[in-house]
Amino acid sequence: MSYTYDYPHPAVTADICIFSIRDGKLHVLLIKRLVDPFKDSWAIPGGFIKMDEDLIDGARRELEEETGVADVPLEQLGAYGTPDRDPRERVITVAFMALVPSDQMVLAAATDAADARWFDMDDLPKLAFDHDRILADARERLAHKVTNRVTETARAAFQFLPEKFTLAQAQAVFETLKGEDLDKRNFRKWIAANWDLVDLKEKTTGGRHRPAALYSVEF
Amino acid sequence: MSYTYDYPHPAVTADICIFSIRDGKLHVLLIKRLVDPFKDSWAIPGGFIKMDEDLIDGARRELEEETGVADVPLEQLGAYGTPDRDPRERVITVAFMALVPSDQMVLAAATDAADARWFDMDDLPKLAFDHDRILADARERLAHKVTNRVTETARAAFQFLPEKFTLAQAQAVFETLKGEDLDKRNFRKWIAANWDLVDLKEKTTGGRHRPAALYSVEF
DNA sequence: TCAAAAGTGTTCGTTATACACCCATGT
DNA sequence: ACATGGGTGTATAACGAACACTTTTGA
Repeated sequence: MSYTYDYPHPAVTADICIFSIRDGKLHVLLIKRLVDPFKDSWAIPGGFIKMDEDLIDGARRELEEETGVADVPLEQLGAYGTPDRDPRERVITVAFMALVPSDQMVLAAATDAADARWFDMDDLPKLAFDHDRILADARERLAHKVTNRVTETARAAFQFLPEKFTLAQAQAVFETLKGEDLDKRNFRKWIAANWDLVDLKEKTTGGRHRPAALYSVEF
Repeated sequence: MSYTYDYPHPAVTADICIFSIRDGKLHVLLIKRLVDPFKDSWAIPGGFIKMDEDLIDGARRELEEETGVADVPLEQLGAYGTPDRDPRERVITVAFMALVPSDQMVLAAATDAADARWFDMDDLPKLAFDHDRILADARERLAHKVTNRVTETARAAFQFLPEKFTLAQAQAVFETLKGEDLDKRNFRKWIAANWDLVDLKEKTTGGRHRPAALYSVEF
């Protein structure tokens, strides 16, 4: 089967930057490419948009096919279309991003990719195509969104915390997402002012030091 | 000549929202479509990306071909790709926007469009495709960009002012761009704090009322 | 003298940022 | 006792928003 047009058409892909916190550090989900070009290179997951699906649906589908990750709230980052960004043919990609918890997430043994793994953002491999640029843009956007307003993205930050958490744990999560250290007192004022924290009147136990108060959050 | 692929490809277009102020009101540049679908409908200018040009270059080219408008600093708005947004075939569009002065601008008698005209944003015709949505998104973004930071877009606002202008004139421009009235004193504080105004020590003459001080701006 | 636009300061609330010491616990 | 992380308050600066009266000119 082949498809013929009167004018040349570019291919259109969706690429997805999936961020998570693992081991206290910001990670991104990458796949190992199964085919050329950049076969065996690492890349952000993505693939060709089908003709009857919306961009965001294509992104979701590709993400699930390549990594097993489903049900994530994607946000569009923008379109990238430098003419030679793909050596095969003209490929324009629409980039999306999301922030998801990764702990109980099962990375599919990759039907459409040779491998799928979480990478520390501070220890990235060389990436295929212009995915380093896309990822850098996504990283920047993430840092802005996490604290600047109480958005979906910011809410996702709490998914990295257990049901009952200490304020120090919460601060560590936000520091990781923003990529910078925060002042303890200012952070506590901020989180109390912007989120509905419930003081559980419980303390941590088993720590080596002073027990910390436990909180939960309501949205 | 025809082009054949192993799997279906969407077409990719660039569409451009060009804003200007005319007669004190926010206008947008629209073209009358020459061909079906939506032949004779008004639409935001745009067209198919060529295979060897970057998205933004394609946007610039289409804009010039359809309206004669050149040399505008475009900013990407995002990609729109609902499957049935174009009845012919699958078309994904990347939207751009810009704010430009329109007074001495010559609208080409449209090589690629039946007509090109400025429309008052408060008196728009029915638009082709999903251009009403794209335009609404662009309008919203414009309002935010104009005052929130001292960006390229904000700087463009001064192009709607003569070399020597009064603060009332400047306020009118920013009110038009934001789409809301501003407080006179607050506006004067803001413009003085954020822009390098030069007090020309001149006054308007010939007005029916109290003369106003004239300023120029330096960037 | 009147109509019309020009011009001018202060207050308040919110937000971001900087900064230092005592407390409770386990070892 | 000490090491370690938990916990707390104040001061300042910047910003945005609200708000009313006097001045200057032409008609």
